[in-house]
Order: sequence, then structure tokens, then C-alpha cells
Amino acid sequence: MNPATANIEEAILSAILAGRINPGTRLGEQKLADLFGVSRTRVREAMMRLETRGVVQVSARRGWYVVEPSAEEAREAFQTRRVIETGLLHALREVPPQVLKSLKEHVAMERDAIGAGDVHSRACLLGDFHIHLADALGNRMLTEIIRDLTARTTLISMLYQPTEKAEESSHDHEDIVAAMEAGDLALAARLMDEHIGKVEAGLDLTAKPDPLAGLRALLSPAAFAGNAPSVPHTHDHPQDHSHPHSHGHPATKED
Amino acid sequence: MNPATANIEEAILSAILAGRINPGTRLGEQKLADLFGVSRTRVREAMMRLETRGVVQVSARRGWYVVEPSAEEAREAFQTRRVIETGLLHALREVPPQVLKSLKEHVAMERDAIGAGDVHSRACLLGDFHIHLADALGNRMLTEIIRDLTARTTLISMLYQPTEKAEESSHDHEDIVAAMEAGDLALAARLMDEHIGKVEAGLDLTAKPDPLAGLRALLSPAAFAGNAPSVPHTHDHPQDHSHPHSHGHPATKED
DNA sequence: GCTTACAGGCTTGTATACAAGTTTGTCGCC
DNA sequence: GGCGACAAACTTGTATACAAGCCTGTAAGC
Repeated sequence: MNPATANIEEAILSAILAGRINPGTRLGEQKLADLFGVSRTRVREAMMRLETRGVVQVSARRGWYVVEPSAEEAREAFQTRRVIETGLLHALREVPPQVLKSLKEHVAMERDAIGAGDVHSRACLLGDFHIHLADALGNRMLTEIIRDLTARTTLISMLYQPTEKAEESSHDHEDIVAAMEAGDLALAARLMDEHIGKVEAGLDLTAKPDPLAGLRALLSPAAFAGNAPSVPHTHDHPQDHSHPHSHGHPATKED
Repeated sequence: MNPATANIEEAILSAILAGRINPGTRLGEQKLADLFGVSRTRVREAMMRLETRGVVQVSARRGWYVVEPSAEEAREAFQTRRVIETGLLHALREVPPQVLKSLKEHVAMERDAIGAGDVHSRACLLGDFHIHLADALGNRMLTEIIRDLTARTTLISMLYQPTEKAEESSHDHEDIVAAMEAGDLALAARLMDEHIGKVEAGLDLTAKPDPLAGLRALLSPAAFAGNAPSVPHTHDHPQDHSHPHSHGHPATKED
């Protein structure tokens, strides 16, 4: 592959993993071309590659956008991660000491970042843990898959995560590594399953499907089918689903 | 995505899955463009997408080639499949009757194709089983991943599989479905693990890394380590390592 | 005869020009 | 003042032209 193209691809992907690009961000071809000092052709290449990897999308003649996974896609992504990562731990017969050491160091770094309140690297490290774990098998294919998947879940967290429970996540990671060290990989797999479940449960999948949600809620909090409002207001309105007839009722501006 | 591009991509991928395109096949841009009635631009798009999916590769200014996975990559691919597919079965709490029915029908089709000696559709169906299984979870992401993976293992089988044990594979599938029907998903996962292991064990990973292998063995059965020269150019001596001074000297010609 | 050098053809790599569509800003009309 | 139509700017979509490299066939030199 062309190195320049690979660079662009990698730069954008790692920026997403690091939480430095928000979901929904527009990525103009010309802008990126100028930024990287290449022609649009290359940028398009990189974008199309990223599209097949599921991290950007093109909107015809409007531009490339970082994906904003729907609630459904979010569920799929977490389920996929659960399948793969527990499967990985089950497949692992023994953990090489070197890997164990590396993972322990990683968890230590997580704790440090949390202690220091370094929000930026914190999120990055929490996602990176899973990628490091995939390295344990030494399987590049699997690592790549998990990397792409982690990018998506990172974006999902940005969209749907009301409160970040970094300490808890890091603690989970610690427990998983401990189980691995004890050689109890079945336990590690179970813990991983629970961990991913917890992260998923911590999401508010009823909220923020689009940037207009908050605005829309402000204007008419009543009954817009499908997408729920999501400003800091309380939203968990058990909401009788979708009144097709009564659209646009700006009446109740409750709480 | 552009529909035309998607078509090309899909056409090539499914042709690979069906075993109708051999590993190492050259896919010329212009030729494909003519075939599909589009311009090279579109073909390049499709090719680059397929490259990120791991089924084709580009050789600079020579053309696009269907990948010929190395022994190492073959091992990785099977390991990845094992991780994902057993993980999938473990994650499956219960099997919807509809899915079970569909899988049973699929296995029946496998048996029919084997009985009829239809080599062509046989291989296709055997790979398709796993894709169908992924559908069981109703997770498109996972299905896509397994599809790409299956494409690779199909190519691997074409390269390294000395004898195809279609009956055995189909039998394994049958047992897996039976375990699923009995609700014993842990057993199904174990059977799947063994099944993939058997298929992998049935490969001859020491052979056929390239089409010249046979030829090379014929000419010098002794010990060629690296790549063979396509022209009769004198090269590295495997015995005494590389004489840096004697370059371009056609002295020893017994190789 | 064997090797090497070279030229021609063929294929991909890359940039650019233009086409087509979207968004936004502005003006005129009611 | 509000609404709608129009126009201009901007963005991607697509094709094409040309550059650059690889492979092969041929001929000259040792």
C-alpha cells in the first residue's frame, strides 16, 4: 500500500482511538489534502479504506463524516467485542510472562492517568488495554479486528456515555489480568464478559442519536418518534412510542 | 457507497467464496473495467476496499492479485476463526427455532451436494455454513467479519489442502447443529473448536507457498531457502552464506 | 552459446479538469 | 416582516491524460 495513504489512515484512526476526533466530525477531502500535503486522490483512498473499516462514512457530495453509530449498531459492536474477546481468552491456553508483564504495566499506567486526572490519555489507555490483550495471542488479524472495533466503541462512548466510570473499568482490567496471572482463563473470560456488559449497561442508548436531538427536545420535547432528546434534562420518559398523528407539540416543557 | 463499486466488490468476493477464483489470480484493472462496463477508477476503488478486507493485494505497477496466504497467515486465519466462532456459540444463550431450521436445511444441502458429487457447490456450501451460523446472532458486523475470514480460509484450502474431506466436514456441521438443537451450546462450541482444528490439521502448510514450488523442487531438490529467481541469475548460495564479493559471477551453475 | 543491454509494450500511480449536486447567502415579492 | 426563488460558492464524483515502473522480447558483445 502507498505509505502516504497508510499514514493518513493511521493518523485518523489513532486520533479516533485517542478520542481526539468526535463522532460526526466532517472530514473534507481538500482540507485533509492540504493538511497532509498530498492530493485529494490519496485522501479519498484513505477515506474509502476507513469506510470499509467502519469508522467513516460518506454523504454524497457533502463530505466524509466520522460515523455516529446508532443504538442498534452500538449493541452490535459491544456484542461483537464480547464474542471475540471472551473467545480470545478461552482460546488462550497459557499466558506468556512477557505479555502478563506488559498488561500489568498497562493497568498501572491506567491507574496513574486516572489518579492524575488526565482525562485525555485515560480514555485512550482504557481502550488500548483491549488491543494490547489481543496482542497476547500474537495474531495480527485479530488485533486489527479488535482495533477497528475499539475505534467504534470509543465513538459510541463519546455519544452515549453519560458518566465515565474510568476507575471501575480500570479495576475490571486489573481483575482480568489477575485472573490471567492465576492461570484461570475461564474466569478471565467471564470477567471480561461482565466488564463489557457493564460498559454497555453504562450507556444511555436512548439518547443523542444526532446533534439536533438536544435542540429538538428544547423545541418540542413531546413525541418525536424514534430519537429521544438528550440535554442534561431528565429524559427517561417511558414515552408511549411514537404518536404518528400528534407531531410537533411544543406544549409540555416539563422539568 | 457507490452501487457499481459495491457490485464489483461483491462479485469478486463471492466468486472467491465460491471457489471460482484461484489464489494468485491476477485481476487487471482495465480488464475488470471492461468486464463490468465501468472506468478504471471504480475498479480501483473496489480493489482498494477488497485489499483492506484482506482478499486481494496490489503489486506495484504489476497488478492486483488474489492473496496467497502464507503458512503463518493461514495459522492466524484459523486461530481467528476458532476464537470468533467458539465465542459466538458461547455467547448464544438460546437458538431461535427459525435459525435452527435454516441451519438444518443448509446441512441437508451440503449432504445433497456431496452425494451428487457436485464439487463446485460443495466447497461453497461448506464455507457458507459458518456464515449462516454467524447470522444466528443477527449481528451484521460479526457476519461481515466471518465472511471475510471465510474468504481467506477458502483460499487457504485451495492452496494447502491436499485432500478435501467434505463428508467429514459436513458431518461435523451436523453434529454442531445437533448440539445446538439440544441446547448444549458449550458442546457446540467444543465441537466447533475441534472441527476447525481438524480442517486446519488437514492442511499441508509446508507446501505450495507459490506456484513455482513444484518447479523449483524439480530443478534443485536440495535446499532453496528464500525466493527463487525467475531468471537464471546467480544468487544466494544456501550452503555457504552469500559471497558478497563474487557478485555476477556465473561460476557455479549447478543450481 | 551465453550473458547483458536496451527498447517496446503494457500496467498501475497520480494529478487534474470538469461534471454534478448540496449548501448558503441574497434579493425580490407578497 | 416573512417567505420563496435564485444564484454563487463549495464539495464530492468521475473520467481522462500522462508519468513511472515492470516485464518481455530482441539484438549485440564476449
